[in-house]
Amino acid sequence: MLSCVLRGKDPPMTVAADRLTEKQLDAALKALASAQRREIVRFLIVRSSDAEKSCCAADEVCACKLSEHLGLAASTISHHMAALRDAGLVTARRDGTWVYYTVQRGVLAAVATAIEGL
Amino acid sequence: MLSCVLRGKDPPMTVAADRLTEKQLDAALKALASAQRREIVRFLIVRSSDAEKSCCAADEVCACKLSEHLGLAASTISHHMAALRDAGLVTARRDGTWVYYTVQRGVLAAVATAIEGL
DNA sequence: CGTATGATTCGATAGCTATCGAAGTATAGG
DNA sequence: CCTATACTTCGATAGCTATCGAATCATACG
Repeated sequence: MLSCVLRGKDPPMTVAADRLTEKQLDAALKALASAQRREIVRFLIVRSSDAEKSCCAADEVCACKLSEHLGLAASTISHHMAALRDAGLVTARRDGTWVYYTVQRGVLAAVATAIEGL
Repeated sequence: MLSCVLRGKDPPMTVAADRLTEKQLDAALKALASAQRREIVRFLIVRSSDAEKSCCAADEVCACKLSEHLGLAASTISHHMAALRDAGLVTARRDGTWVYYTVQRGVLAAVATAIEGL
């Protein structure tokens, strides 16, 4: 069975990627209304383009790298990632002791569309 | 001279409408990360399309209508409008004792673009 | 099994946000 | 000038958020 990382207590919003509910939009905007979390999203996007192999799979970044990059405690990163995950903006995959995150660009695009179509 | 409504203490972000600074994006996303304020923006957009004449000019809505629509105290509405105004998402115009608000669609579009281009 | 490592959860604290009612300000009009 | 109206600012309070360190959990590997 998949680790606890992958199930939120508020079930981790399976987003249809083209049309967001008000609840999903609210979660996503709250998640993005934080400079730290936007920096996380940017970092994930840049690193996934780099396909850096040293620590992570091709299109993924592990939590430890985020902690290092932002200079925040691991527990704080975990908190931010839960917010992004619950909003459907990232997905998490566990491989051994590491957890790799991937940005869901479709959801990001859906948020943009929702704002433009307010 | 224009009334105090029109000058924030954080100068009310004159937004270039095509490219947002990080500070502007932060203010805009914080402003939109509230269901009440999104409802305000939607109401302003709908009403401006309606060109309702009873209280407001063609493309504007006065604060009293917002207070009535959302069922919030006038002071709370004022607080929310300050957040939207400081983010550049709406502009305010005083006419007598009334203050009329107008959504800045270009800024809304710029926020959408910024999210998509994170 | 014991230990090491990476991530999450817990408990605490400081700071921010939403909300209200009351007081203050701006404007119109008797 | 006095009053009424619409809005803003102030002061207070309750609730939420970010952050940390400590404790716990999950996994890998001697």
